[in-house]
Amino acid sequence: MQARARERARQILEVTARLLDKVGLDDLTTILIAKELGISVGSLYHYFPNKHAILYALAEDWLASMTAALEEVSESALEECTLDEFVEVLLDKLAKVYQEQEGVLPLVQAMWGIPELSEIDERHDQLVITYLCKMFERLGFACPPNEKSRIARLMLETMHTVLVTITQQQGHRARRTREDLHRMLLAVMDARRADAAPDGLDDIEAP
Amino acid sequence: MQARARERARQILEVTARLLDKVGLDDLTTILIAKELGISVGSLYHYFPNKHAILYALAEDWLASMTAALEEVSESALEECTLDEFVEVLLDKLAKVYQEQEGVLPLVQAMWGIPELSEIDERHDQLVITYLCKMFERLGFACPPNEKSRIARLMLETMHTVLVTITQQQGHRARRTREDLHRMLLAVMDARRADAAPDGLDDIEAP
DNA sequence: ACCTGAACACCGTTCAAGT
DNA sequence: ACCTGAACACCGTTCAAGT
Repeated sequence: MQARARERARQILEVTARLLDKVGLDDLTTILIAKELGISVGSLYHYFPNKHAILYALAEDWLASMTAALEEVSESALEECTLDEFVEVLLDKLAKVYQEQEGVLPLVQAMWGIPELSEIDERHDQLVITYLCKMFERLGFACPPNEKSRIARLMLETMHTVLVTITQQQGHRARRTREDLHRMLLAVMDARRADAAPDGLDDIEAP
Repeated sequence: MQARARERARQILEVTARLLDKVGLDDLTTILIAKELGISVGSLYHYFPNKHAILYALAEDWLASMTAALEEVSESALEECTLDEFVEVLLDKLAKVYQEQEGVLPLVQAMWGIPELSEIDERHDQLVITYLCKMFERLGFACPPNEKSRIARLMLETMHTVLVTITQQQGHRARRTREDLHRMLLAVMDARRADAAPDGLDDIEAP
């Protein structure tokens, strides 16, 4: 049955996520995954064409939940929103996604290390950047499109790094780091609302 | 001769750095390194005990040049320095290190992915944090030690992420992203000089 | 249809034998 | 002292044979 097959695929992803968290990317072998599930290696390849495909599927899930969080943010009334409130909502939604993902660290590591995965990572980044740019517009940003996307990427990468850091901190420390992240993002965004930058086209410069 | 041996070791590191930049971490094999140098695999193991040791040595070089840059920063007259000037000098020195390192990206990836390397990475982070904390003091920061080191780590990680981004950007884009990084760091530091935070001990809370 | 596990290719590492 | 390359262990992947 198709239903059984999908159930097995789900089990494989679940076990892989757990093992990833437990043993790390380097020691995650197909044999280990199969053994943990009580099936043979060959059987594993019945559901996924190769090891990377399993990690690929995990990464897709993770990126999808990130997109969902952004979708939620963009549903709030940004037009009548201070930058401060915007950052608050944004960090709230994204922090939850990072907090809930099992083994974020090795997964992120896999996304950087394996070419197939960095490909979807890059595609996903583009998606997030597009989302953020649209929101910037609704927030009344006064800067050219390529500047908006540059800032979006900068914010994306900063949020990523610091949110990963936060998942490794506790209590007060975590809370303060989050406040600092808030400050950093605000500093970048504030600069772009103040300057109605008159330099829209000088990006054409370099190939 | 010892001199010959050291020369060979240097050659191996040089070739590995170039190959790392060219083919990436995944496709970097010991056979490839040996072939590129015109020696046999066995000979390679005469100079380094294993593949990780080669990457380890590369990482050490890179981290050493980072430390050297920080040493230079701490030689300037921080006591009579605005935060703005401090950030300017700091980013100037560090940006050069990132710009000059061949294959920063795969090297960083290796440092995250390989346990031995993440160990020196962590040791190095601690060193940088210590440096930064000392400088914070000279800059007149008013917050408890554990807060200083938390902020140092935050800054370290933010600088790392954004400086890597900058090495992949060009001209105006790179310059603007650097200005934004400047703003972000300033925002975090400013907050700590203003508040003479009265909450020094509440980190004891969680295990 | 789903599963098995021996077999193959490939890579890191070793070591007996060479100069 | 330094080098060689066949040999070994291990892991990802395949496939002929089973239920």
